[in-house]
Amino acid sequence: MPSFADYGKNNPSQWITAFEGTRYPDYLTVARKMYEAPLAEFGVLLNTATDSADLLRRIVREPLPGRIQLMRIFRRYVSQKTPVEMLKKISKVEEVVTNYGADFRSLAEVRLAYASRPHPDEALMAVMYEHADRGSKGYELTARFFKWFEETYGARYQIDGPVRAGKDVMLHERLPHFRSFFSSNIPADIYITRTDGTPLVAGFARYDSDRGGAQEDDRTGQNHDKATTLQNYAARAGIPLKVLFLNDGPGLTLGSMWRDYAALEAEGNGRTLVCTLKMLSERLTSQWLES
DNA sequence: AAAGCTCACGCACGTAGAGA
DNA sequence: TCTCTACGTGCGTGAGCTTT
Repeated sequence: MPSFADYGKNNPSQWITAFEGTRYPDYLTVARKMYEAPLAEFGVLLNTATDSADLLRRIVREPLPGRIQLMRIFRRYVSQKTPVEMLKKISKVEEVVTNYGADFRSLAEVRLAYASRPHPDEALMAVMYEHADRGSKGYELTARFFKWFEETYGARYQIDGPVRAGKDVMLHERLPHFRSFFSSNIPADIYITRTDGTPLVAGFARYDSDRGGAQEDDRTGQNHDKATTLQNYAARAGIPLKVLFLNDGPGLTLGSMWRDYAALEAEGNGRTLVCTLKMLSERLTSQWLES
């Protein structure tokens, strides 16, 4: 079977699946649907509030999910330095006012700023939309993997893990006697067993849109550690467990990523597999699963 | 039961510096 | 000058636990 390194020798981008979002300016239509109402609501609250701390208190009383968007607007108009996580905590409102209130822009200024904008404010909606699909590409990757696996091997093997959002599979809770060898906790995205429960594959999924090298450098070491630990475990416990790295996205072709993953796979001596979605049918074979 | 809240996930984007 | 490594900040969503 060709190695992951071999796939990289000739136009690696043909093995990549690129998940595209909506492009500019098309997404302005979508953004408008999402943010027009909260932006107008912000204007209403702006008129009724007595000062900018009061504005925040009023926002906090709004129901979800609109409240989150109002807070995002508040953050941009009034207080850039208040972390979103703090704004989300309703019980911490007074704390936020105490800690950050001195730097809130005054209500008069915010009103002027708000009034100076066209309504609806497409610029702000576009800025807000930039973050709307955070994380979704990673979820898309695992979702497609699970679908493929169920269709291909669903009758013969058991697969577990969060299909999109959700908790990872904690390997130390699943792998027999893992704790007697290692103290580390290893969360996995994919866990495949025979129907009798014999562990076959621990898998880790990751999608890289961009900045392959820059984002990956810290993880290369972590991936290496996970693979080594799991291979050691499998050998000691006498279990046919293997390691899968499901990686995809254009970022994979940037920098040293491909080489790093090729090296990771090579170190596994056949017991570590690095795959993109497009490689699955020829690489994630039943022969490998049972090896 | 509903609302509040925390946590896991991991993408987007910026600068600095070394080396080719 | 360009590429790559290294480091860092910003951010929203959904699951599911906790509190009311």
